[in-house]
Amino acid sequence: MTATEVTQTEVTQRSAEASGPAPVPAADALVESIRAAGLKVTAPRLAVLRALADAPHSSADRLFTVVRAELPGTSLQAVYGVLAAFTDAGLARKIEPSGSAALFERRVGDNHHHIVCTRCGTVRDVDCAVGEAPCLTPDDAAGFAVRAAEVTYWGLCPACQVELATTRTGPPLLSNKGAR
Amino acid sequence: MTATEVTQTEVTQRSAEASGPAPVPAADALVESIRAAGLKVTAPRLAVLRALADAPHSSADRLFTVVRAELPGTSLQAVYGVLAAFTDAGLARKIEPSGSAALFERRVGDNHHHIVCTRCGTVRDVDCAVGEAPCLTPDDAAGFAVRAAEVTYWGLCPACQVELATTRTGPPLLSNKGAR
DNA sequence: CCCTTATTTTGAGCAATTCAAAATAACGGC
DNA sequence: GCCGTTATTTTGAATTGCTCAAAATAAGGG
Repeated sequence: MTATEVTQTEVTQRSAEASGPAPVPAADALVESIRAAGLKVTAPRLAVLRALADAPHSSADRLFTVVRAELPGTSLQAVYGVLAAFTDAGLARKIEPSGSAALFERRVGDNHHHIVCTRCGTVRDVDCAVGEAPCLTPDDAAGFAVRAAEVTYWGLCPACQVELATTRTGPPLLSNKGAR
Repeated sequence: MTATEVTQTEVTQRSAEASGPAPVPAADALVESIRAAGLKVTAPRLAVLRALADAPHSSADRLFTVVRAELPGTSLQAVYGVLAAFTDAGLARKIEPSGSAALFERRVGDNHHHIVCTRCGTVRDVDCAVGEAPCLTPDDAAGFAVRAAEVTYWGLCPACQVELATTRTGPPLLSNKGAR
């Protein structure tokens, strides 16, 4: 077997043989972050983390598809398990926009928000609008001890704006977001 | 049959016989609001609307339970249907806090937000923190045309703060909301 | 009072996620 | 470098929350 292959049992050794141009970008860094989180380094975890690095805001199902291409034996439940371990360990964050499956991202530890395209479902990060944590402090919290605030913006992504302006091709793909 | 009974077929007549102390508070007002929304007035709709008036932030299932007590023949699907009609007609609003079933409320037409207790799940209304629509305007929307913003606060309700301070009775009932 | 059309009932069906037991692999120590 | 302990993954199934569709029924205008 060549140096570019990674089997289930030797995945943890890769960091020891780092030499020449890395076949997989930053593999060691990914391994390290998993280990740093106090988790065992496994092939499925590495694959999920890499997929998440490539495509933030992915659903469990999407990650499953990507991971499968590289690691055919992986089960969907494994992906769910990995994601649960990651979110527990603070390696990943789970977001749950209304009306769609949960999405995951590696960007953790800062308080950023998301904007979701009501037509195609695309998600982008949005830094907290008003400085530090503005929307985090409601005037009247009714006696609640506020721990976190979550903001979701809904709108049209640039691409969908163009498409809608151009073609008269029916209504939004995602509806039910007509909030004012 | 007495004047306090409401059958499926004569529910629409009640507004005509309003006299003396109303057995059901504001029944006529509820009927009127349904009709004003362009919907036919039916017993299930009236019951759901009343239940929603009594207990805002109720799930479909909870409403179903309440409605059933008064209208035993009602099906869960009917409740879903009523709620869909209400939200479409602008009579009700649907909110979907991460990790729980959708909740409904009658308060529509203003942009208010919600605070959810991470321990017991209680929901309270929160007026928009910064005046008109502050959190609604992200600095950088990445080219998106923002149509709406949704804010959810997470924290501990007064009761749960007390309980946690008093008894050392284990961890939160709802977890996974450890966002910072 | 009847007719048309909206609503509800009845009965399935589905997607996303979770649960549980058995098999397997990671990794610290010997 | 091999072993045992413990975490992880596989395998298989169940659950929750919600939607779909056809047939039965009721609201409200004429």
